[in-house]
Amino acid sequence: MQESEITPAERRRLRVRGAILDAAERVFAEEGEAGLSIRRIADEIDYSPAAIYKYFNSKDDLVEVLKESFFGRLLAIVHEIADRNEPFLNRARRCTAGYVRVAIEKPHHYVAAFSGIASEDAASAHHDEVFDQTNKGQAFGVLTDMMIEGIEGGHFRADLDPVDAAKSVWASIHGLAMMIAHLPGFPATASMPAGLDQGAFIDFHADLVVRSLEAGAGGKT
Amino acid sequence: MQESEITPAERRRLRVRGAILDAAERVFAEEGEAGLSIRRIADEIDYSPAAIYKYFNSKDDLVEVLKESFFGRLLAIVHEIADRNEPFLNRARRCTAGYVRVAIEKPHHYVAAFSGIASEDAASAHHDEVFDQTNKGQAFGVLTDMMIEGIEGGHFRADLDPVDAAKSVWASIHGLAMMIAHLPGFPATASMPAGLDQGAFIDFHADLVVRSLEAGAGGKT
DNA sequence: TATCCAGAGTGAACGGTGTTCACTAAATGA
DNA sequence: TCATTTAGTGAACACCGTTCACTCTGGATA
Repeated sequence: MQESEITPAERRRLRVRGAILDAAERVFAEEGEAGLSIRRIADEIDYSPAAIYKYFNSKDDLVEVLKESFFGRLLAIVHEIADRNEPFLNRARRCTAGYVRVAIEKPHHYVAAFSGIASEDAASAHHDEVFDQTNKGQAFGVLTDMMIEGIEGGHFRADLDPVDAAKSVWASIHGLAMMIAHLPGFPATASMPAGLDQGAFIDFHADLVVRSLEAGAGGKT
Repeated sequence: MQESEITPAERRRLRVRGAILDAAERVFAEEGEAGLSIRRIADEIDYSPAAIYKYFNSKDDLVEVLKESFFGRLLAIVHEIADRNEPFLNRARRCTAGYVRVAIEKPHHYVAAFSGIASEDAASAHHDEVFDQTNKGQAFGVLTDMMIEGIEGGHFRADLDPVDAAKSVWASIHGLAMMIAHLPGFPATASMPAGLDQGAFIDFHADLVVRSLEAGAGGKT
């Protein structure tokens, strides 16, 4: 075992693997999972389709890498916003709005990251504590921490359970992200009454979501 | 032209068409669009694959019928709840919760109904006023009417735009529905901290969504 | 009744997909 | 130098949606 841990062969292998992922990323971003085929990737990097199976066990595995790396970027940005030095409620609003903005930068990625019904249940054959390592788990952790901060700081209702609140907030912003991912112009669809433009609407939605947690609002009947 | 408007031939045709849709519906509900193939349907009803093209122009057309009829049921139920004789805020909460409950009865249908990026833009080549005829359009109309009622009745903030509010509410409940459709046990995923069970969580989320619109809540900064 | 025809239904094919497998050829380690 | 690994290949398999030339039959018409 020498000074350098990495052999030329490994370096070559990594380069090819990278080329595969680059090509896949490019196609996926533009045409989504439907437009991405093994043969198409093979064409783009001048390899045979079978070659790709020396680097990935299946197309699903390959796509999984794309999804995870996208979710990693999403997480990093939300995390960065969450740590900024700002009044709490501003931070909360910026976080939720930021999540949506980053999510819809790559609609195909975002949609795919949540696709595959019951895939989470399948993945959670290896249970519990791995979740904290996964990107979705970390994103959820950031959100929960923010809920706790809000409740302890008196900004949010004291009777809220932070975990349930975090899940609800996530659902709400996930909904807007999905809506825009599927209907690219939302909320300004040609076939729906006009209103705020997309940017303003994202802020409006974020404001409502945060507002729903604030102390002093109405409540059951 | 005789008493009965419908000939035996037409009746036969309708019966076969129905059999195709039944078989498709059965497979689709269990395995989703991925598990549904023309050949599979043909097998189930003992016809050749080519026969199906005498009844539908494409697989997409066929699936479109399944999606639209599901969305029709969803709309009918939400409409029914919206018209009940109950205090406004209760109705509002029941509507939002009901939407989610019906949506997740057939997760594959619900997910598919929103799938196909930019399909709405493509469909809106025939513009504007057709939207009111479409099921999604009507669902949105119900929601907007409810916003107007809430604002005029003094239950919701007076400065809300009903159309924007309706879109935001829709996004929030759509998000929960999608979340559950993709992660069937949500919010009780094995890999997320436990909390309310699914039924209670849906009500909790509905309450928060409605609460975000109510007069008296916090607000910017 | 004999004839014709629209149309239901078919089998085979086309071009596409993910994936596998026996194979070559080149690089690596002894 | 020889043996072993391993990157890469081409052909094939089993599926997919879709099309097309074809047969056959039910019902209307001459």
